[in-house]
Amino acid sequence: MPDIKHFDPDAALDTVVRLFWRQGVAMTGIQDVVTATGLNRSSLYATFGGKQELYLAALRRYQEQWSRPAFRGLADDRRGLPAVAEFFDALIEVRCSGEYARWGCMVSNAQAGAENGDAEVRAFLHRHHEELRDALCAALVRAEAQGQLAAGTEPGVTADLLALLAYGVNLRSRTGADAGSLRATVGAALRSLTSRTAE
Amino acid sequence: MPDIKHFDPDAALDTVVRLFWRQGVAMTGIQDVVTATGLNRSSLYATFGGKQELYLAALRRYQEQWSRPAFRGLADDRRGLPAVAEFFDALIEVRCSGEYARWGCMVSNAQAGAENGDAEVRAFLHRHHEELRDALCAALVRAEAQGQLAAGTEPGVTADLLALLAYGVNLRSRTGADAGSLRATVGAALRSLTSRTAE
DNA sequence: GCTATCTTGAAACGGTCGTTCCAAGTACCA
DNA sequence: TGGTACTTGGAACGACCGTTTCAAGATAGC
Repeated sequence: MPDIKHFDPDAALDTVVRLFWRQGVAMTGIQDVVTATGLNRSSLYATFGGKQELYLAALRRYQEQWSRPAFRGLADDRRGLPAVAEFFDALIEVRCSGEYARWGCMVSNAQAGAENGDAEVRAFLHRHHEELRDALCAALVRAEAQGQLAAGTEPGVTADLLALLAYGVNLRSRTGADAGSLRATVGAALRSLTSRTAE
Repeated sequence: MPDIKHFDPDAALDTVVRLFWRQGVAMTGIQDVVTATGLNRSSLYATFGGKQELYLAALRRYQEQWSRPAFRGLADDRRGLPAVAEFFDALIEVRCSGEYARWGCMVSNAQAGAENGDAEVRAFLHRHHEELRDALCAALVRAEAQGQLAAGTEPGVTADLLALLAYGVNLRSRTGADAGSLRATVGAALRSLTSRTAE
């Protein structure tokens, strides 16, 4: 017998993701959320709970919508190093041009912010890092099997290295690093992993 | 004929650096500053100006006290790659243990936060990045001259690469990455730059 | 169409934000 | 020692924070 929602929670959450992504959680007030989504405080709190829960929901949505597809594409690609190169190309493209240019990565931003004080946020960040690392590792294992890696290049530790590199790209892109420079840097990194005989 | 300050502005600024470094500017209120430094609002505003100016002063102080010495040590070291390795070792040490463990880097944190909206902050971040890059480049040029680098490894682009890596270390350390894992990752990166014949 | 149950709008909550103001205090110079 | 330029303590400012509350509105089953 109840009334039903007069709005689409998913669309609202997408709007919230953009807010937190661009401005960070500390600089985004509930009033900003109310204004951007068009719905009022009652509906907000009834649907998502308080600000911290809303932020966590936004983080998870960001992961589902942005990280996970990229990770899956990387892990499922059978080409080895070219898959890694394509992953970074797409990353730099999103970070430096289009609607989300200079927004950085919402997850990387969360790592630097004080929002990582929350235990649930920290757990999320830990899981997210592992997923990135695992996807990179899967691609690197394939690269190794195809003889694309220089001798002594272990997929595991190299995946960690490339993950750190991705974080660096995310950070620098938010400050306005240009795509060309980032591409050159990532290209040099991948080349340094390459087996010379395979070139 | 005036009265003189009843406190040490330098010591107060050091305390403020710690606050902004650990909690970020958005999560740190003026009340926190007042409590931590022990001085009152009047003295604060008379000495440093408003919050944004205080934050900028803290950023510059952090750079002078932490970044610059490390950069100078790196750029002045004549050993080449060992200097780079030592730079990263010291970085990881500070980031993962002691008083500042899990605080990350105040400058890297600023890159991710919304505080980079301010034009002066952005200019500061740009300069800081160039100083890091230049110091790394100087060490890499020496490494190249001594035949420590693999063929085709350009000091310039490699400096960019290692700078991104340092940002990654800063970010991950704030979330609680352990020193051993970071050291292994950085070690692998440096090994991938090494000329095989020099080993 | 009545009622039960949820949603919605809007006002209001206490608290904290960054900042300002002013009276009282204090050290230097004449 | 008096005057003066500055510092200091502390109250107060309006604005905004995240959150709660509640009456009015809306829907589905009876």
